[in-house]
Amino acid sequence: VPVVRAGAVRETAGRWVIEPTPRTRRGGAGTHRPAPLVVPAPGEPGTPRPTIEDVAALAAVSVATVSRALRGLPHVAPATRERVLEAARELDYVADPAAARLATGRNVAVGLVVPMIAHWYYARVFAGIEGVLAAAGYDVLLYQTAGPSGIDRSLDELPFRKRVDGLVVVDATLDDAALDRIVAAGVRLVTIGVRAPRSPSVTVENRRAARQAVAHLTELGHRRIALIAGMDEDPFGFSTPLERRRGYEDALEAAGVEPDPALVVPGHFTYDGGAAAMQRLLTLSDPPTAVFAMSDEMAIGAAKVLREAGIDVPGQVSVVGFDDHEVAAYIGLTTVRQDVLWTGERAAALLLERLREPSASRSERRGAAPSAHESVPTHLVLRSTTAPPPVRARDGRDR
Amino acid sequence: VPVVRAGAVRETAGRWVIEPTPRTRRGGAGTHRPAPLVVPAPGEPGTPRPTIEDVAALAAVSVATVSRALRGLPHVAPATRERVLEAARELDYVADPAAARLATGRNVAVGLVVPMIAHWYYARVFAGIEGVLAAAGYDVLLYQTAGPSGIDRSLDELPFRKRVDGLVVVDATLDDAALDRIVAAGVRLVTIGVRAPRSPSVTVENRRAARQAVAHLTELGHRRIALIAGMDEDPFGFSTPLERRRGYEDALEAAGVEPDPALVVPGHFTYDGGAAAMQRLLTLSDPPTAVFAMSDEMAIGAAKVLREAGIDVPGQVSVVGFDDHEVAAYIGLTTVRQDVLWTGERAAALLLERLREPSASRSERRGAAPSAHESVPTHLVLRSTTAPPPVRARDGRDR
DNA sequence: CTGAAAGCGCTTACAG
DNA sequence: CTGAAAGCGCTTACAG
Repeated sequence: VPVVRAGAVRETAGRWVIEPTPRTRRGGAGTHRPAPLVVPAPGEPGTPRPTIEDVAALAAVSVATVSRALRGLPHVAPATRERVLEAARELDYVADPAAARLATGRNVAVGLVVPMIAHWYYARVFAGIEGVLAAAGYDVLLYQTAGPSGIDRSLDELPFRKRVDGLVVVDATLDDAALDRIVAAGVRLVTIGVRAPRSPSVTVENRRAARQAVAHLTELGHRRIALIAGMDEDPFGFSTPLERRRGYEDALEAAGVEPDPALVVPGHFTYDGGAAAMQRLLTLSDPPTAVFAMSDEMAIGAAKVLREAGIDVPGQVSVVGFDDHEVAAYIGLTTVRQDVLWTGERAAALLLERLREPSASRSERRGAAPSAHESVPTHLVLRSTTAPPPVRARDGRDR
Repeated sequence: VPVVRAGAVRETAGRWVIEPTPRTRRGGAGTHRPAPLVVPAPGEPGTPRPTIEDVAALAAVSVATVSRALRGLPHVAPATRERVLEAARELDYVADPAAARLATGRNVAVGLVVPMIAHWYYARVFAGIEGVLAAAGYDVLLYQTAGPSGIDRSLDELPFRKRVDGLVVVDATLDDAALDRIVAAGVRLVTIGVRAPRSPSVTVENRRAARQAVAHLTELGHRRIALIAGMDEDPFGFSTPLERRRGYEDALEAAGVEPDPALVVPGHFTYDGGAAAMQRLLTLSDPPTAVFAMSDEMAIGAAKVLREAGIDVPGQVSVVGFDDHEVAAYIGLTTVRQDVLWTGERAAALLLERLREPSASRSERRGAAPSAHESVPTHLVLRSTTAPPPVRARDGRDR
């Protein structure tokens, strides 16, 4: 029996069989389980469209003049330009980007690589990037490395080669060889949430932000402060969780609190992961009086578990999140606000700069490339999920 | 003083000035107000990459043979094919899609048009679409019609012409002329949430789902049931809100309840809109005992207002949402679950079918094109925000 | 200011 | 099974 990975497409006798992505069961009712799709493999091109020759003929000029006129280049007589514009308008002409790309080598397109676009954070980053790049005339292609099907694709497998002039890579697994290949191919690179050796990057002030959030808890009197983190370990230099953990440790140290590894649990940046993490924390013989989660989703999941366990928030346990997700305000979650849209916009701006640079041959080969590392500021937003620990917890540890 | 629209890009002396998108104020602390970006206008292409000629030279065959071998076409001797593959591997060769496009007319790319990708629903739809299309070898370009800057772009302004073979348009403003132009250009079209005359579409069972949700409330005994809808009116045939409203009216009628226009208020599918709508409903002399919101975000916003007003949910007012957003489970929201990922996957499958069809000239010009309209099923998920109305409200109307 | 022509890197009949 | 050559629709020196 052949094993077909969910979400995969396989071709059989000229037809494509597309396995549906399995759905997580959530909530009460059963989940709709879709049947596999069977569709024909793709086919032929569309209807012919007017070309630059048609415009040239109609305007009674050469194609060279049309090209110049349409792109606003100098050395075109105003009357001629007007005639060309008129002809192009009449024919509803638009230049073929593929032909332009072939002639110039420029795609006027950039790629965005994220783990999964359905996630709140990545969707917002994308929105910010697309806004700026679209305004600058660029097309934006999206590549998910962790599709909903759970299949991870590495940067190397992504088919962006020759498709894009630049790439914004968010929180991706980056190895030096892959990066070198990308840069060698002339693709400009900007990263978010990770740092690449010779490319600009944008990150939020993770360490400072986390320190501030946890300091808020120590100032309230908490000593048993849990951290709901990302993965158990991250071998790929996705630095965000590491930095937030350092900030957490900074704050504990500043308050003279000995870190307890049992209080640090993975939450995988999901609602369910946050809930599971909280479950685990509640089984400890000496459970925390406060929890700092590295994302609002995880904090919401944790808060739900606390509520269901009949534990008062913030009376018995305080909760702090990270992001300032829209929902945070609605459930009164104390959290660290970061401007994700702005993160995307900054990355797009850095990429536009990078696209402007001459050829990679000069500065980059010499290793003299300017690599701007930008830090986006954050704010601690105090709401109603944090308060001093219960009295008994403050006296001894026999809560 | 020149007025610069936020989010806009203007060029001055070869540099681009990018105005930051204004941020909505939410929550407690102040909002970070970013300064405008100033970046150089974009520049030159990348480093040369190996071409098909290089591969041909290394494998000692013609470029025609390389082309055939690499694409798995027949009429290539096994030994030759192996040599070509080896050469391509050695050179790390990848064919230039632009050149291929020019020669074949096919882009092997599709566009996705959504109002704003940062929204939960659209991000998920995109994830579903990208998953299937990427597996089928297509690139996916994203176009936002309502960027975060609030500037609306119509389908006509979008630069997808000649860039893509197909288009998935979600909830967009569609006029017939624009559609005809798209189809005439040979771009295959599939819509989600709206229906176009001669193109396949995917929608959820909006009417039935809404009827079911509201029937749940009437069965509990509610008579004063409010509807938090989308816009005040929608001139563009974005049919989802209309159908959900019809389902609402169906349920009222089935229960013998006279509809009250004062109970129908716009919520714009946002948290804040839902909150504002609830505020407004509370000012009514005869406020509702139950609220059906067309999205979970709006329901969450409404629930927040109720909580802050000291009104018990579901003791005094019941709330039902739509979507089954991840957060819904965490706040115990009764809602209508729809499988958004599947919606995207179905649309992608329909588009792949459409891309397979011969030329538009035949079937479509004759108006005989098959236009599959698919309906994705939904489930009512009962949680803890619905209950019978308070006793006094059931007796008379003097709550 | 304008045009003729080469060239970008592929694919595809057409021969052999 | 393989190759020579035309052609896809642009852009860009180079002349004039």
